[in-house]
Amino acid sequence: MPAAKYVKPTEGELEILRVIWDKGLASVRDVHEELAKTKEVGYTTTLKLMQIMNEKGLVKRDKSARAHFYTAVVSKEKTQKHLVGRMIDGLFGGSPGQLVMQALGNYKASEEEIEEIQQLLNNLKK
Amino acid sequence: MPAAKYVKPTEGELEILRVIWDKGLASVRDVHEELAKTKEVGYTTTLKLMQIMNEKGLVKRDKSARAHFYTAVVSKEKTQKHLVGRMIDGLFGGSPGQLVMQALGNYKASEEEIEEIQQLLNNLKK
DNA sequence: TTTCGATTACGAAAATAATCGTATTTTAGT
DNA sequence: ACTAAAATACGATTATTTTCGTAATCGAAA
Repeated sequence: MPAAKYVKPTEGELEILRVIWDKGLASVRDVHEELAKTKEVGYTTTLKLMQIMNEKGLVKRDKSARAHFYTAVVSKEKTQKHLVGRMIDGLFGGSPGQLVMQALGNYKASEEEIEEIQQLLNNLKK
Repeated sequence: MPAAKYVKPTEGELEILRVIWDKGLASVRDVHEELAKTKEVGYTTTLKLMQIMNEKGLVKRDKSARAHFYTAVVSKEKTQKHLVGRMIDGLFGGSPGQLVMQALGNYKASEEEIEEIQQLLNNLKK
C-alpha cells in the first residue's frame, strides 16, 4: 500500500469537493456554474484549482471526452472525519462531547436528527 | 455599536488564542514557550503574530509593564460557535445533526459527556 | 476543410499567511 | 551612568493559496 498520506484540502478546494461529492461526476463547467451561484469567480480560476486538486490527488479526471470529468478521490466521510478531528483537538481540548454540546446548543437540529442521535447515544452506552 | 465584524483567526492565530484562553493573561514569552513544546518556531515569529492579532482586534495588550501582556478579545465560545457554524454549513449541508453523528461516531466521548448530551437532547425535544 | 465557440494548458501576478533577522528600547543590577 | 539581558518594533523574505489573462487545442457545424 503506497503510504496514502492525507492531503488537507484548502478552503477553495473544499468548495469544489462539495460540488463534486454532490454530483458524483462533474465537469469544470458544472462546478464553476455551481460556485458562481454564490460568489464571483472566473472560469479559469475554477479550472486551475481543479487541475491542482488533480495533481494533489484529491480528485481524478477522465480525459477521454473533450470536457474532462472529475470525480473525488477523497471521500466526503473521510474528509469530514479529519476536519472534525482537527476541530476537536484544536478547539475543544480533545473532547468530542464539547463539540457536540456546542453544535446542538447553537444550531437547531430537526426532530428526526435528535431521535437519531439519541439512538446512537444509547448504543454507545452499552 | 461599532459594527463588531467577526475576524476569522488563521491557523497560527488560533494556536496562540488557545494558549491565551487557557492562561487568561499571557506574555509573548508565555505563549511562545507553550508553542515551542509542540513545534519549532522562533520567538519573534510568535511576537509578530501576536502583534498582528492585536492590530486585528483579536487580542488586546497591556503595555504598562516591560513585557506586554495579552488578553483575548474574542471569546473561546464565540470562536467555537463561528467555526462550528462554518463547518456545519460548509461540510454538513447545514445539518448540525450530521456533524454530531460524525463526531460521536468517530471519537469516543466519556460516559459523563454522553449523559450530558442526552440531557440536552431531552430539553431540546420539549 | 475551415471556422468558431468552448475547453484545457500554462504562467505569472495578487493576496494572504508565516517566518525570522536585525535594530531599537527598556530596565534591573552594578 | 553604564552594561547586559530581555523585550518590542520593523521590514523583508518565503511559502501558500487564489486569481485570471492569454495561448493552444479540440471538435461540431457549416
